[in-house]
Amino acid sequence: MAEQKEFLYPVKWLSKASAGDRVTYELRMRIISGMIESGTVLSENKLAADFAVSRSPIREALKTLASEKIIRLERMGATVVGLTEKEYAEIYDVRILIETFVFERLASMESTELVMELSKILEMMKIAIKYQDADEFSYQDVLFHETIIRAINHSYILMIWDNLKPVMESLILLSMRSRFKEKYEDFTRILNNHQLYIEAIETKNRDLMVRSLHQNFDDVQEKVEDLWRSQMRLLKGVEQQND
Amino acid sequence: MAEQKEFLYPVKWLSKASAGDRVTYELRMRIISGMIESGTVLSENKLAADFAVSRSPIREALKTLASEKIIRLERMGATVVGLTEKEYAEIYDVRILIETFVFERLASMESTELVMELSKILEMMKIAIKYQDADEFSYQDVLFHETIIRAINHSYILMIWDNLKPVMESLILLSMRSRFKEKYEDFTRILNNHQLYIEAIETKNRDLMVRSLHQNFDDVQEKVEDLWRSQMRLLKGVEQQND
DNA sequence: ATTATAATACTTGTATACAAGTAGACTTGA
DNA sequence: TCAAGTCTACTTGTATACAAGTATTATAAT
Repeated sequence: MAEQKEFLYPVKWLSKASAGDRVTYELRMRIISGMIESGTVLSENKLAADFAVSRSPIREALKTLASEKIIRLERMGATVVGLTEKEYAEIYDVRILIETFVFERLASMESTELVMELSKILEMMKIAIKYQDADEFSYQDVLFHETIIRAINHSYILMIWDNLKPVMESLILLSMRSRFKEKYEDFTRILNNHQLYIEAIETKNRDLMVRSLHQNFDDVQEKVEDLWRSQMRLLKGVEQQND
Repeated sequence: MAEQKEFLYPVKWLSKASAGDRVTYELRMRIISGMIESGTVLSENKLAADFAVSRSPIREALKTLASEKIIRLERMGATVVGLTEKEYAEIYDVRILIETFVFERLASMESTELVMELSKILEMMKIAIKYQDADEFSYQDVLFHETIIRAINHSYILMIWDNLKPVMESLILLSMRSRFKEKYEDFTRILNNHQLYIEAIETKNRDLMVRSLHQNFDDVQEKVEDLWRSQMRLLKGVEQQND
């Protein structure tokens, strides 16, 4: 019934992915972008038909998305929860929470190697900007934060990140794409924030850490507002996926 | 091959559960109790045979346990990670992290209803002790903390809890069972800690909150050491599940 | 004996089939 | 008109089949 549009999630990132993963990533993007409206009830069979796969990969995807709290698995159908401003704020809370924790740990650790790696990623981000590659920029941005989190080698903090990451990634992707078109000047500021981040880790200056952390997150907050606007735009222009 | 032993997870808690859930809960208990050794490679087919179900519920279970970080899904077989002292400490970290956050939120909220509910649970815990029902006591203990966390109505903090809870529950179950046999006097102290917890929430006294929080967690820490000892005991006495 | 090749016994991911259960529409009887 | 029942079209969870891929072992050639 619903005609298959081009994918929202970068297809080249899914080259080696299973059908289950492909559905997971794409479905998540469609939900977070607002292309699939909040409140929609998803049917396994219908999704299987839409994505031209069997129910097995669909079920896998739904379970994953439910654990990320963007859908709710009910006795009959999966209801799309989506992200309202409340959820944006909550994601922000959790990011602050875990990155603060990570920073505390980093303060008492050798971090030369990490700083090196982060600098490399920052260079990559600059190149991505130069070539106006929003997706690549997003990838490096997410990688930047993941690299910091992984550095403390804490499997249960990583567990939290693993659950938050996909949603974050989708948000950042959508936000960066629209910013590349409309607010290109933002990127100098984003780069500065990340540079500050690195310096904070390098000097183990806790004050700078906290400051750069919040500065970065305030920026994220802005991203989120952007996204919200572009979602609204999308919602008006895009034909519904479900009926 | 491996003969099916009695279940470690309370069977009556699984009365309405699917085969997939049953496998998930039981497998988790066997891993956390040390009955399935760390490093063991689990085979979907073998597990399916052992639990007398098909691969579908087994895959579901393995995915869940992987997201909880107690197994690692690799290209060939799932490797049991289990919980070393490092992981115990990490779980402790995350509990402190989220419960501190929750407490901060609670301080600026109406909490009469919550206090009521917690008091009820505490009464239940007392009854469970009176009738020496370790499983029931564990259930109420977990419920106590979950009730506090749910009170702030924060879906991404709840997401963290959802991921941590099953492991916590297993740990508490195992710990309480051994304590009922060996360290019965502990329970007065546990009850006192919980009472303090409630008072902290009731009076919105942040100092008391922090104190009772840590006191409670220090107790958990002790539980964990207990568990460690009983695991070691188990490991010696119990025939391996895999070969 | 050692290396290359082939056979085997696994593995994962996906499709498909089916049983059991549930919601909503459609009678039917009062 | 409404209550009770029945039918139909869904739903979920599980079993099973199969293709494609990957380790491991066996076999053959040097």
